[in-house]
Amino acid sequence: MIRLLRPFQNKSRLVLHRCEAPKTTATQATTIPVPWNTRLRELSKQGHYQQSLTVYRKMLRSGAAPNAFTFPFTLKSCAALSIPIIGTQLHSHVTKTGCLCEPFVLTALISMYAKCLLSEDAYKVFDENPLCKKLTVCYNALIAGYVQNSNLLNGVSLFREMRRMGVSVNAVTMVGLASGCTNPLHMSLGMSLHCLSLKSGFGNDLAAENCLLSMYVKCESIQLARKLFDDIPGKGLITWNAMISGYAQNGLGTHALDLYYEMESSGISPNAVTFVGVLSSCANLGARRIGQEVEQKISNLGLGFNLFLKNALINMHARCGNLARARAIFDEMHEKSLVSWTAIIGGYGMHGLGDIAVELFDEMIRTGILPDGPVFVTVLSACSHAGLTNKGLGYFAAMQRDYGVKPSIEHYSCVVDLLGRAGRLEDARKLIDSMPVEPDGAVWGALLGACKIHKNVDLAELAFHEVVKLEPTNIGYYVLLSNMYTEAENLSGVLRIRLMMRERKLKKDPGCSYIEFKGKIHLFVAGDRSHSQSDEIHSMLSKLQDLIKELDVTKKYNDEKSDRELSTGVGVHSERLAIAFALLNTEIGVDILVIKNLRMCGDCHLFIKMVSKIVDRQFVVRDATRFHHFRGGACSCNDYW
DNA sequence: CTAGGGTTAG
Repeated sequence: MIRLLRPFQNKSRLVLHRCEAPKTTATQATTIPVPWNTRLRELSKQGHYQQSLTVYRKMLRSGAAPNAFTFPFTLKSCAALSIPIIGTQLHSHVTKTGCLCEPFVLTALISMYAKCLLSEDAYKVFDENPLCKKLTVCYNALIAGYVQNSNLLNGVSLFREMRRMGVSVNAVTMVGLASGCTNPLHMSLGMSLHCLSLKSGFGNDLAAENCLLSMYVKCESIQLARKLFDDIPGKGLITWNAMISGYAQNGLGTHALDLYYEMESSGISPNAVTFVGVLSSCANLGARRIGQEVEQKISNLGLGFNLFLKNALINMHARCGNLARARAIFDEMHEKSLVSWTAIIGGYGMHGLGDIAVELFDEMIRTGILPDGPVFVTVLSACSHAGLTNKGLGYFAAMQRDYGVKPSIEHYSCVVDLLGRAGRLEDARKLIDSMPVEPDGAVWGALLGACKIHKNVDLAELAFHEVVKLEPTNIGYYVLLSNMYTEAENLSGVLRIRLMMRERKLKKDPGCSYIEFKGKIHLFVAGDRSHSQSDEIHSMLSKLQDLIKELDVTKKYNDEKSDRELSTGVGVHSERLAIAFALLNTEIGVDILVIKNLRMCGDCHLFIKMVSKIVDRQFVVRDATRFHHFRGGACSCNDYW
């Protein structure tokens, strides 16, 4: 035994950091490892990985010999901390102690290499130990390893091999593969795994069910996810969380909130993960009060320290118009991640406060945080909204040169937007021509949007031609060009677009507006009469209409058109219905109104401005791109008038 | 060996 432990004890001193002076004597060198293993298991369970490695060092120094019950825990720590250097050392300790014939040690080794992104080494362990090829757990570890290193193909071929060799497949095998189905292209594989799991009776395994549920979510097949969710008899916390965040990630905020309330009434207590999904939905919906209630609840439950939750709260407050609260949370954080910075920078960008967004970005760099792709998207968009064209171009040039972040298609579309809004349409077009990647719909769409602002019909036609090739069913582009033709009084153009839309069977995706009241989202589409207070809303609107006529001395507001819409009830703008609803129901204060799929038009802007003056009330409106503030008597936003 | 989480333009 003594002979066994000496050789690697010395080696370990070289790499396993600093060692305290050994307290043990030679006679203690034969100490049995049991108490050490118990301690290591405890630490591993509690997630104290760093400590468990320290204990392992102490164990070696004390002279206790590690055995097959030691290595799974230490290897797991290396995997969790991603320290391949110590992992490799442990591998040699395993070999020297003759533990390579233990299934648990082999799986831990394979998994350690995989989690350290060394799938080659993981495969070597598997390949060099004939025992592995007989064991389900080893196949599982290697399959999961490949999948985690985004090599789904290798995972699948190993899966085929194990079936060919007659190695039995279990629920863990299935989970390993299903967790790699991360986009719609993987859907058919995911569904055949679902079939396999039904046939093999893994249906009773909650982890397998949850994994399949999140597979459907990631494949953007939210209906199938819901169907599976409904069919799971013993839903656990993770099941609920997977479904709630599934709705949140797919932009179905109302569904997420409904399910959250259902979860609460069914007696399951939410945890931090639940609230992350709920807050993300509140952010997308602009559901300010629900968000505030959730924030209160988080602090009551003592979850306020969670970094994920703080970032979600920053995002929620910023997107619900409460930038001050978002900033306060951000400033109070003692540990800020790149995501925290991205959320707050995006918040300022959205509110048109590009100067502050840029200041924050520079401060982030000074703090020593390395920027990534998403934060550049955010800061470029902030520059674009605030008209900081040159600042934005500076960042675009610096991102690869100074930070090694390769511009992706999203960055190009931001810069096209940046140049386009500044009126530099030719530069934007040249940038598209010089892009190293094929432009996508968003890039041409950004150019098209810029053409609309600067009324350049010729270039718009070119951009439209390109964008429609790439996204033939995206209705927004047809509407955009059609509106440009209307503005330019080009009737034949309008008819041509309408014909195209009819031929392609595209129905107008109705924009909608909604407002949160008493914890519920009240949604309106144009001409909507389905709301229970519809009559009151319409009489409120005609009262407002009359008042506006008196106030609007310059006759900028098209009251004829609005009168016609009001009298027929056809086509009354959704935001007007929402505003009238707000006046009927909510107490005096700031209301946040969200407009989806639409950008606020001039008429709409003027209407809300007038109403906010008439009733001397603040409104915060968030449309497809940004915030608009209406502060009662004085309107701060002069974008249109 | 296995299941759920924050940020990303138009």
